[in-house]
Amino acid sequence: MVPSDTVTRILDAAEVLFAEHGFSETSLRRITGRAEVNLAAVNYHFGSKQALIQAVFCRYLDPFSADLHCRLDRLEAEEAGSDLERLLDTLFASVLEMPSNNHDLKTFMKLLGLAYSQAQRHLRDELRSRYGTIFSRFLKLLRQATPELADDERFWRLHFMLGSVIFTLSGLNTLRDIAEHDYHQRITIRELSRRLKPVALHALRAPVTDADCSPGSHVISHPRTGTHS
Amino acid sequence: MVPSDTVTRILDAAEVLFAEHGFSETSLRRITGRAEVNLAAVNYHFGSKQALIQAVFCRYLDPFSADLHCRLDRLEAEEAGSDLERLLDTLFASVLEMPSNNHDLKTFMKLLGLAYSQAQRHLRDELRSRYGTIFSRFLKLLRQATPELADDERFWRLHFMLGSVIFTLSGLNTLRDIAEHDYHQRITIRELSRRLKPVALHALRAPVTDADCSPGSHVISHPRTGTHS
Amino acid sequence: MVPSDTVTRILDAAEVLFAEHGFSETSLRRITGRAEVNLAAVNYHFGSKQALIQAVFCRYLDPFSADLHCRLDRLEAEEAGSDLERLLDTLFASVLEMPSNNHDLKTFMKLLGLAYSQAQRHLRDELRSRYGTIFSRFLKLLRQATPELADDERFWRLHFMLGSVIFTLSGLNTLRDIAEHDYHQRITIRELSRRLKPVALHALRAPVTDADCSPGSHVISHPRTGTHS
Amino acid sequence: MVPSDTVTRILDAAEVLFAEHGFSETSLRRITGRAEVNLAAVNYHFGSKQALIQAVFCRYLDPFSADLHCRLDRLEAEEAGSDLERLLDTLFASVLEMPSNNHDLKTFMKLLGLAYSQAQRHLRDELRSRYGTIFSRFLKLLRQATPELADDERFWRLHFMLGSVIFTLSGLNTLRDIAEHDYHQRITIRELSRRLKPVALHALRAPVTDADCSPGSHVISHPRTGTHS
DNA sequence: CATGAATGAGGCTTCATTCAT
DNA sequence: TATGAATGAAGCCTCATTCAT
Repeated sequence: MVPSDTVTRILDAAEVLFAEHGFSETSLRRITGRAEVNLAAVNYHFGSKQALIQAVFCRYLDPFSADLHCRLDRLEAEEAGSDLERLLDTLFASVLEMPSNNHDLKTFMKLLGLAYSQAQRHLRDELRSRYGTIFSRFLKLLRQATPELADDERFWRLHFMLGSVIFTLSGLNTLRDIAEHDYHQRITIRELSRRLKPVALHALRAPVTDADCSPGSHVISHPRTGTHS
Repeated sequence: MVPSDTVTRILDAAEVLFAEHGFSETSLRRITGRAEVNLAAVNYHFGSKQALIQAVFCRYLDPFSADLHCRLDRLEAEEAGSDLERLLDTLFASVLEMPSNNHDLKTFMKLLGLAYSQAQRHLRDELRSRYGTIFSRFLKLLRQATPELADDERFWRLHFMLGSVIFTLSGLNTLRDIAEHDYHQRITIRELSRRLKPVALHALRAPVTDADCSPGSHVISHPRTGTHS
Repeated sequence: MVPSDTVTRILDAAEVLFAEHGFSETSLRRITGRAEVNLAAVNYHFGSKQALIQAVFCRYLDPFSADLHCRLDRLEAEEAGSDLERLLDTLFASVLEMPSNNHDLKTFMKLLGLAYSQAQRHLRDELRSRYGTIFSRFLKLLRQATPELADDERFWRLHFMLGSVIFTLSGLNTLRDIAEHDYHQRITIRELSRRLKPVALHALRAPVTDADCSPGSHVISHPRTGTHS
Repeated sequence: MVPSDTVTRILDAAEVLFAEHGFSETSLRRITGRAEVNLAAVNYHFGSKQALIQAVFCRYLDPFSADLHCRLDRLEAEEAGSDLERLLDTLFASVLEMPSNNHDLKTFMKLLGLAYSQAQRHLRDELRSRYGTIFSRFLKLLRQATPELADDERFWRLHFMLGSVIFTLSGLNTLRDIAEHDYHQRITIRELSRRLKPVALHALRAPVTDADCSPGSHVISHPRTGTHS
């Protein structure tokens, strides 16, 4: 049951190389070379390259999914599931404090970005079927926390937010370089999540514009913000 | 000066196939096959696959860049450059009403998503050097429109927003399918932009949290958190 | 350690085809076709075409180098190292009686000619670094055998001689045809080496002209020359 | 009749590039690029790449052939045709003092080396048929100058000598680098020909060994040398 | 007379995968 | 269980050449 050393070495190498160069751009040769295992080992242990890709994700997401379930259990036990801010905090905490801390969060976020943008339908399908449960659970709590939003509006806003996270974190290296160059400031993922939280919070709470949004409708204020400051 | 028929056919085919399958996953053979031109034509007209990729982007972004410049000129002529909502409206309008409407916006957004997530450093470098001017101009106006934000904070928020746009639009097909299935509602890009606007507006205007906000922090008050620490 | 059958077949085919058509003019397709192995086998076993070229040379020169070392050992044991004629005899014998007599000397000489004339810098560098030792050893003995020559003079004469050998042997087919046609005489390599020896011997021992010897110079006396000066 | 500028430019570029990289390794694209003429110009003016190669040789060898004929005329007029040293001097002078001195001798010697070693049968055939006359004439004079040699022996010795010249000059850059590194001496072609002459002279005059030349037959001296020292 | 466009053939290399050992 | 050898497919690119203009 314990994954052999070979399997682990392959997964470690693949994780880094996939994140760095993309799936198609990373050959099995390179992976096995870095892992210092036989070229045929990937097909032997995983069956195919696609299966390896999925295994890389599962190794990360399985514990994450379990961890997030735990935290949501606790949140519900405290009957705080409908507090939007606590819900977001819980999510952020689970992402940031993943137990498998020998793995790089940035690396995995890059992989997640690739999974969405690259033509890896097989991967998205797998992820959806395997982690649909936890996603649905989170979405349900989010609905309780934002009862003022129509379901479809919430759906889109959640994905806006998801886009912010994945895009920013998956391109972190590039963006960090720019930021460092322009603002002389090296940012960590923790700091980034600190910056992201209020943005996500207010984005989700923004009032809905019921009609078109042609210029002139800029009377929108954001009442709830006042309570925080 | 006028691009030959062959050149146009190649660009058209490449645009669609790249968006659909990614850059590495799309072979020149397939592109030239779809374009019904000779395999060597790509190398003849563009020099390499990388140059073709860049050309696909430039064909779209050059007119866009020009159009946005025009609109920003008008905006400044009206002395409305520092109105955040008008500024966003201008950007949205430029994106949505691109003259070359024979090109699919969704397709291009997918390409943009790929450009950021895939390992195409050459492409990002090219885009940055070629469209840095218009980006800087927009950023300068955005600074006037959001004077309360520190430069670095604005930088990151802009990219949060960018992530929302690119992620949502580049995965539009998938997301639209889900939304249609769950909420029985077929969304258009126009509607999506209507939904996005208030979110972007409030995201940019969200108050800055001055200290760290890791779980347990006190800035944002949520009483029960105390029990965790 | 033992070269697989596939490796040997590739080397055999490459040796002949390279000698016959040159390096650039011989495609891997043709080599693998003649060797009746898979096209990818060359890259699998050798890594690249260049590496294959070098391997062809090494397969021949490694045993040759070892053999010549042996013979020079024996020569020095007999304290005959400084006898020019014995030294040349030793070299000739080593070249002519190479153990791997399943390989064609003529073929290899052609390859050697190509190595020098074609633009294969990588090959020359490799040969120099790999066989510099045996070359230096021979040169050292040659210095003892021709103490009357300045080092640089000896260097050039050695290469004159080398040119004679390589040029003649590498073009042997053509020249032999002409000779056969004109002088009705089919020559073997052994006979050729018999003809070459006195020429090499006297070329090396030729007196040095101390000044320039542009037309009309007087250093080398041959009666009729006097009528010119 | 006067070759157009385009033709000259192509020949100039081809001459240098062929010498530097070989025939197969030099593409028409590169030639026309360097010559700054249209890619199709080569096929337009010369018909094919092979024809261009031949044209490069003819542009050099035609005047050389004419010049050598002249010099041999004068030599015969002086009834000095059978003087070996004067014959060699004449040849050397013709080679060294070619009228078309805007062309590099070294460059051309490299080309000649390539012509012999590379698989350019078409070229060798062309050269033989076009310059066979002057070669025969020289050979006839050489026979008069070395009456003691059997025809076949002379034939081979002439080619030994030719090998020395072509090999040394065609690989001049490489050899010069070595010589410069080892003996701190930068040699010119003129100096090289000074070194070559006595070697050629004595090589041609070396006594014939009538039988085998196994070790032990080293009683051979070279009587004429004695008269020099 | 000269050229830009286009082409079919073929170049070397790399890929993921399979299989006998 | 694990691997070295081998393979068919396909990758991108460059070639010399042709042809309509």
